[in-house]
Amino acid sequence: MNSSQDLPWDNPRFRNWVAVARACHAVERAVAVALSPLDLKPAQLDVLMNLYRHPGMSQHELARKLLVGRSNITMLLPQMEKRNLLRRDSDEKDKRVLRLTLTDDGVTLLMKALKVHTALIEKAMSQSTPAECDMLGDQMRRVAEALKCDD
Amino acid sequence: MNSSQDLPWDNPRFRNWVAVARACHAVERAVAVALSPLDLKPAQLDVLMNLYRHPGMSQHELARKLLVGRSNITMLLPQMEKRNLLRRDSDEKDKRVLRLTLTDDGVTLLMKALKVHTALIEKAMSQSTPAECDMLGDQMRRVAEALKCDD
DNA sequence: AAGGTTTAGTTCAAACATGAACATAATAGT
DNA sequence: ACTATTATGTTCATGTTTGAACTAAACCTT
Repeated sequence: MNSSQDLPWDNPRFRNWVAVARACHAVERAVAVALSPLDLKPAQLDVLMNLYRHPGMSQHELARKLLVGRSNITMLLPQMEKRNLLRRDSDEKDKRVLRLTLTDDGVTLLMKALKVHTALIEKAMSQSTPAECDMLGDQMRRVAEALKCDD
Repeated sequence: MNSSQDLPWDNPRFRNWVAVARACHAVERAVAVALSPLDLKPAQLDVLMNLYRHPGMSQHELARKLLVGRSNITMLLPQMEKRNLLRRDSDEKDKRVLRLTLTDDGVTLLMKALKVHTALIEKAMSQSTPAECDMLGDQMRRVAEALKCDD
């Protein structure tokens, strides 16, 4: 079944996926470096971005959006709250949930971070035409679907 | 410069890159789950794959290939050596370096893991035509280049 | 040959992510 | 109304990753 002529390295899909994984890793690295002058970790930027777009989220909703465990959020938010980047207000109707919103400082920092981050993505993707870029996005969304649904 | 109409979410390159990152994350997750019955972590599979293709590598070369720190390798290999997956023989000509080679057990486990891993990649990429898939790989290699060279 | 410099690998402490067990609040079933 | 179940968030123990300091070997440079 997996004879010596049938190794994954000769498989186009495999080879091309390796390129995806490598590029992704490289970008993540570069983002982390570019963000460090702002004293912001990639995970924290993800939090800011999601809260900007969805103010009033609960921690649980945020965790699911970010594809991380709830405990991760619990560890992450208090530092950001202390830096006055966001507020955690307990919900009146359901005293279990904490409603998350960005402060003005949080929005300001987010905007600075987005400039850096976007510039990096622009540089990384500058070699592709808009059409190629859209095809790329479509393919990747299909990949995510293919793994999410059936399992 | 970053007016409210100019947010990254309206930027095609940005939106499409988010899809890449998400898909990558999803695949990594799925690989980790699929590999767990073999008691193998993704990082360990990367080691096996690289040593299979480049027998006799040093730890430093391996670390650079995997884009991780040298200390990471130091922490990783002794367990794998104890499981008899690989050997670390000190080089005769340069007593600083350890030459790494897979054992037969290592090759056997690698083959099993590759079957699992390849099946997953096949599933993830099954929605793309070979031509799309090759374009994808080309774009991603260009991305990696764009970030590697200038900085 | 003696000195400093570079390189390979290790050690260690700190940061980070993860999952299980827990506490508390809400909800459903009877 | 009362119990059982579910859901949110926290705590804690574990494993991973990382970078800086360190040792030892090899390489220059004169």
